[in-house]
Parts: sequence; C-alpha cells; structure tokens
Amino acid sequence: MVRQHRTGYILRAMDMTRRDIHSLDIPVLCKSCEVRHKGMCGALPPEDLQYLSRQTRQIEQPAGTELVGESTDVGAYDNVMCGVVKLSKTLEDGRQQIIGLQFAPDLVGRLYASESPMTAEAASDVTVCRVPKATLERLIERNPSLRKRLMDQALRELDEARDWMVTLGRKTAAEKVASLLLLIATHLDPDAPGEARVFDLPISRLDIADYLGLTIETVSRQFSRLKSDGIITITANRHIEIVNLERLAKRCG
Amino acid sequence: MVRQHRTGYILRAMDMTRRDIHSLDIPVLCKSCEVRHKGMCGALPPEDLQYLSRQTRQIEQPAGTELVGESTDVGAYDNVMCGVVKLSKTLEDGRQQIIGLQFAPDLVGRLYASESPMTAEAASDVTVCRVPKATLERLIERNPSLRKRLMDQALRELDEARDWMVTLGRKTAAEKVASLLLLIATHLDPDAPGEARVFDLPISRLDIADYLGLTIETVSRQFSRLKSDGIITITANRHIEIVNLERLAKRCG
DNA sequence: GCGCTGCCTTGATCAAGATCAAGCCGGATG
DNA sequence: CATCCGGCTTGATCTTGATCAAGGCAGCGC
Repeated sequence: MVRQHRTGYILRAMDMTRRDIHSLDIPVLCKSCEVRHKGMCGALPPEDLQYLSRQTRQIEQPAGTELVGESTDVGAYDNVMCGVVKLSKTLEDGRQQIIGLQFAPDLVGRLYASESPMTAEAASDVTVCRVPKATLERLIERNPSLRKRLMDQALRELDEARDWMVTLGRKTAAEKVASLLLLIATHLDPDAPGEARVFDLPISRLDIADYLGLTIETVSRQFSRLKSDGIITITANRHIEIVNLERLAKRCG
Repeated sequence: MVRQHRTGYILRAMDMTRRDIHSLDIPVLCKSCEVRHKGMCGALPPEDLQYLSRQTRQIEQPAGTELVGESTDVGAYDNVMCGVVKLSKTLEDGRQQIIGLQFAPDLVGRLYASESPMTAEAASDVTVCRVPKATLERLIERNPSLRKRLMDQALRELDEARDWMVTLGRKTAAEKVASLLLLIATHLDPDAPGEARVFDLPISRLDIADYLGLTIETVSRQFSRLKSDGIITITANRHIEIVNLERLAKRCG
C-alpha cells in the first residue's frame, strides 16, 4: 500500500520545484516517497543531495523483518518512508519491551555507535531509504543543517522516551491503552495536523502489549471496554475510529 | 560535604596544567569542582573558557531545591558538579515519575527548548555551575567539540532512558530495586571505574519509588529482603554496602 | 526529659493485572 | 468443503504489588 503524500509545502520549504527533484537522477522506486526522504535531509545543497541519492537504496520490507539486531554491527541507517518501525529490547528470559516507534520521516539507527543498543524491526510493511553509515556521517560532518536536524531528532526522541516512562511507570492499563491510541493517531500521518479520527492500527496486539508493559489479554480487555463505552469503534481487528476524542484524551491520566 | 576528585588525568586530557586553570580568573567557590566543570566543556580554546568562566556562577543548592519547573522558561543550564539532580514529571492528579537522574558532570536542561518539558530538582545537596542559556548556545555555535559532547550526552541519555523503559515495563519489583542499586553504584563516582561497593544512597525512598514506578512500602520491603538474603547491608537508612555483587546483578532480570 | 516531625519499616487486606484455559474468527491450504 | 493456524477475545483464578494502618527511630526544639 502506497500512501498519498501532500508534498507541496515540503518543496516550498526546500526552495525546490518538483522538476529539480526529478532532475537529480535519484534511484528511488516509490515516487510518492522520494520527496519525504529529502525532506528528512533538510536543506542539503544540491551536490550533497546528489551524493546522498547515489548512495541510497530504497527498500520495501514486509512486517516482521529485522532491520538491525540488538548488539549487532550497524552498517547503515534507515530513513523511514512509509510504515512503522518498532525498537525493542529483550531480557535474557525473553521478556520484551518496545522502547519506541518510528514513523516517517524518522531516521532509524543509533548515531556514532558501532553496535546497535536495540533491535529495530518492521512493525508493519515499511519502505525505507538505506544510507550507508559512512555516507551519512560524512554529510553530517560538513552540513550544519543536517547536524541540527539529527540533534533535534535525538532530543525529540529523548522527550518522547521520557514521556513514555511516565506512561509505563505510573499509568493504569486503561490509561496506557488510551495514551497509545492518541500517540498513534497523532503520529500516523505526518502531513496532517492534529489527530486522525479514523486509521488502521499499524501494530499487532502483542506489540501494543510490549510497548505498554502489559499482556495481550489486558490490552484486549481494554479495547473491549473502550468499545463498549462508545469511545471507539473497531472493525476487522485493526481499523479504529475514535468516536469521542475528548473522552479518550481524558482517559490518558 | 565536598567530595575529593582525582583531577590529574583530566588536566592531561585537556593539555593544561593546574596553573593554567587557576590563571583563568574563574569565580568558583569549590576548588575541587572547577576542573570538572571544564572537563564537561571539553577542549574549549582558552578564550572561550575565559568567556564561559566569566558568565558562570557556582551555586550550592540544598536537597529539595527546584532548579527548573515543568513548563517554565529556562534561562540557564546547570552543570552538575557534586550531588544528584532528579528529573521528573507529574500527572495532573499528582502521580509522579522520575524520568532520569543526573550526576556530575552532566548538563541539566533541555537544549533548544524555551520551556522545560520536566522538573529538575536537587535530590541531594548539589553544587552546580550555572551557565546562561545564551552563553552556552553561543559557545555551541562556534565550538564543534562542545557540540559533539552535547550530542553525545543527548544520545547517552536516550540510551539510558530506553534501558530504563525496560526496567519500568517488564521487571518485577525485586529486579527494579536491584537495577537501581547497580545504577547508582556505577554512576556515583565518575572518577572511579566499575561499581562502588560501599556508598550512601543519594536519594530518599520516595524518590526511589518514583523512579521505579513503585510505592515506598514495596521499595522498603525489597530492601529488607535484599538485606535478609545477605546481598546488601544497610546502616543508618542510607548507607549501603553491596556484600554480594554477583547475586545482586543476577537479580536485575 | 518530652513530645514532635519526617522518614522508614512492617503487617493485614485488597485489587489490578497476570496467568491459565477455552473458544472465536478470518484467511490460507489441501 | 473441511481443516488448520495465527491473532484476537473472553472467562476463571491467582499473584504481585497497592493500599490502609500502625509503629519504630533519629533529630530537633522546648
């Protein structure tokens, strides 16, 4: 499934026309996604953009593919184009915790570390642009705006991780599930402001449980309660409509 | 209480002598701390170091002092010299979660944000060097090594936050308490490699509970169990000796 | 000395969420 | 079509940690 993107304002922000983009001889497959990739890399000058494009491969990964394993060497960064990537850690006895979800246009991969401190896995079908480690680091070196952008992503992820620590440590199961629904509603479509009211859950119940520090049974029961309380509707297991956004937000603690 | 610091290797790393440091006319009060402040700021050239020193005030804060409030404007960053600063968030109904502890020589304060996303509070008596926001940002602007250092701190804090999410989401109370003891043992003395075996807990039982997402009663019971199992000894409520480090580590899950 | 306060511990009981178990549903496969 | 399988839901029961309650202990002011 290829999602539609509204790209006009990104082009304007970059002071480029669509023709400029296409003239760069970029080996991308997914036309609707290519602009986002460059959006991520911000105001790179044309020569850097060309260099980046030559080094980049766009890859479609089915749900469940492991992008980077915990404690394995990282050879490349993945720029998320469509879909959701989950970051997780596993204790020795198999208990798993998802420690972050990444949406377009996040960059997957721990900068400046030779070993990934966590597993990155496609939670839904995803499309990524894969940039070799050396390429990106070289671009960072000579490109202040890219550097700033990555610093901003790191700080934003830190804020999000700390927000989620409150959810994990202090919220009830009902509040956790409500918080997750709002999180997904706000992140799913980066082009739309505010929360989506209708969307498909990009991740399984097990992933939700692992993100919230709960069991799938508890997650399922909380969904059922939200449904019977008339706050959401669920069809085909994954398709959510938020009927009463206000009451959902109130349940977030 | 002023802790003793071994400073020789820091000076060597900076290619400076103690005389160089003292010649800079730095308005610091705590002689044993000033070197650490510069350690944080890395290889700043002498003129930047002088500029920084002129703009900096060293402050002693008793335990409980609020350094920055949640959602308040931030006018300055605090460089931790001695003691422990806790970062926390509070839900509307008062539930609190500590989302990070900062030890020397961490820099307290969210870069590039006008409003602090969290509360920063002295968990123990602390000494900080307070740097005005504009000063630090100006130094970052023209100083690649400082920039890199702050990026590294942000990424390290992100790693730590994500590690802690596993603790919050998936560990039992016993594992949480064991993990905390190890965390404190490894962070308390930044000059010593490995874990301290004997130390004073720098934070109260309530703070521990708020960091672990537990209640004080549960924390207290877990301490009692570690004691009766012969893994630690506790005297005067705060003074800890780790008798059996291996078994403690095994309890971390 | 006495009582007060803040911080911590311990015990009894309760409830949220985990665990165990069964069954449902939709899609794939023969 | 029947069967299977993975993902999800629902119910019954159990366990962990929360809650409620009481008391210990060190420091401090009178």
